[in-house]
Amino acid sequence: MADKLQKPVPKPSLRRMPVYLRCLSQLDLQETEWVSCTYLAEELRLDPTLVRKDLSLTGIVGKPKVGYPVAELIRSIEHFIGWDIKADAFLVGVGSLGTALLGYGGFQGHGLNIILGFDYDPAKIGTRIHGTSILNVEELPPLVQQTGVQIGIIAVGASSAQSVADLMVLSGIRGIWNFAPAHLQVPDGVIVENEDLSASLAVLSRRLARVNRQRSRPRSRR
Amino acid sequence: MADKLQKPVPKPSLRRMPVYLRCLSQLDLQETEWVSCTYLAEELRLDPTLVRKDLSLTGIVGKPKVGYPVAELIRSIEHFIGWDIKADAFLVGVGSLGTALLGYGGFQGHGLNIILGFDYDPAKIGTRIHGTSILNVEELPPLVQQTGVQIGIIAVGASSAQSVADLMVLSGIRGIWNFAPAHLQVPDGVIVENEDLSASLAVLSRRLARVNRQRSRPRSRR
DNA sequence: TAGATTGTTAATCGATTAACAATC
DNA sequence: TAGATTGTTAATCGATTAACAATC
Repeated sequence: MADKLQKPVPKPSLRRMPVYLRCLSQLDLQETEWVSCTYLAEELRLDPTLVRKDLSLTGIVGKPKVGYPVAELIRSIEHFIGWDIKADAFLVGVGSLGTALLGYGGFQGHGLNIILGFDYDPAKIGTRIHGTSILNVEELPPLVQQTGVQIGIIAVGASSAQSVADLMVLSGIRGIWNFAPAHLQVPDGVIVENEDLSASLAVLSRRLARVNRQRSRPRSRR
Repeated sequence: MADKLQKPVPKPSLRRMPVYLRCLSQLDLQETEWVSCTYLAEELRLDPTLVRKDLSLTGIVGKPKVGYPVAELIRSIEHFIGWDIKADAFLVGVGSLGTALLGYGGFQGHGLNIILGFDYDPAKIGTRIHGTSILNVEELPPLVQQTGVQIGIIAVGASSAQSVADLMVLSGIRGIWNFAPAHLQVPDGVIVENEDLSASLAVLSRRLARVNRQRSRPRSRR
C-alpha cells in the first residue's frame, strides 16, 4: 500500500524541472504567491497540459481557478529532483573546464557540493582552485570509501575518461557526471549522465546549415 | 524532383551523430576500413536497427555482410551535421566558463571557429584569452554585420543572458548556443540550443536519490 | 453565478524496436 | 552455398497534445 507502483518518470519531464524552478524563483523574488500552469506554459513556450502533468509528478495539488502556491511548488519540485538533500561530489580533472566547474557557484543551490578536486598534474596537486583543494587522483579511492561520496564528475580529456571512470566505479562512486567527449562503459547500477557539448552543437549546426541551404535556393518560400 | 520532401530529422538521431563519429574516428585511427552497425550498436549499447536508421539518414549506403566504409561514413555524417563547412562564431562572456570554452580546442574539428570574444568588464576588454581577442560587447553588432557571423555563444550569467541574446538577434545572429541558466525569448527563425547543466544534474540527482531511498528500504530487491 | 483553472482520460504524434525480405 | 548484414515495413512504446468533467 505504501509501496505504490512508481511508474518511471519521463526523462524530458525531469529535465524541464530546473526550468520551472528558475521561472518560479523569479516569481518568488517578486513575492508572487500563486502561479497558474497557463502562465508557466506561456512564459516557457510549452503546452499548458504538459506543464500540469509535469507539476503533478512532484505530488503538488493545485487549486482550480487559482493555480499553485509558488513557495510550496518550489519546495515540491526541489524535493522531487532530490535537490533538498545536499550531495557531496569529487571532481577529477582541473583543466580549463574543471576549473570553470569549481568556480561556478550555482551547484550549491542544486544540491551539489564539490568537496575535492583531483588531477594527475603535479603542478596542480596540492594547490587550491576557487577554494577547493586539489589532490592526486591516486588518493581518490580511499577518500571515496572514507567519505561515502557518491558522485564523481569527470572533466578530463577523452583519452583518460574511461580510466577515470573505472577508478571511480572501483572506488564505489554510484553516479558519474561526464563532461569528457567519450562514451563510458560502466557496470549496471552505476548511473552516467553525459554532458555532451558536441550533441547540442550538432543540432545547432545542422539546423543552421539547413536554413542556409534553403536560403541560397530561394524557390518555395515556406 | 531534386526538391525531395525532406522529412524532419529526429533530434535524438542528430544528437547521436557525434557519438558515432567519436567511435568511428577511433576505428579510423586503427586503420579499420569497414564497420557494421552491429559493432557500433554493441559498442554504444544501442539497438542495431536504430544505428542503421540513423546512419541511413546521412545518405550512406552499406554493403550487406560487410557494413559501411569507415572513412566514407565519417565524411557522410560530418556532411550531414554540417561540420564539413566551418562556421565562425562570437562568444560573449569570458568568465570561467567562457574562458574554458575558448581554451577547448575540440570545436575546430566540429566545424566551429570562435573568432572573437566579448565582455563588459574593462579589465578583460583588449586582452587575449587563449589566443582570442576580447572586445567590448558594444562592438558586437557592427562586427556581426561586417563579418556575417551567424553563431553567437552566450556564456554570461543568468541575469544578463536575455539582454545579450537581444543584442545578438538585433545584430543578425541566426543561431545561439546558450550556456547561461536562463530561458531565452527570441523571435521565430532564430535557433537556440540550450546547454543546460542543471537539466542533466536533475536527472542524475533524481536517479541517485531514488536508488538511495530504495536501498534504505530494502524490501523487494528488484 | 460564470469563468478560469485543475486533474484526468483519450487521441495523436514521434521514436524505438521487431520482423523479415534482399543481397553480397 | 550459408550466413551475416543491410534496408525497409510494421508493431510497440513513450511522450505530448486534445478533450472534457470537476471545482473553487
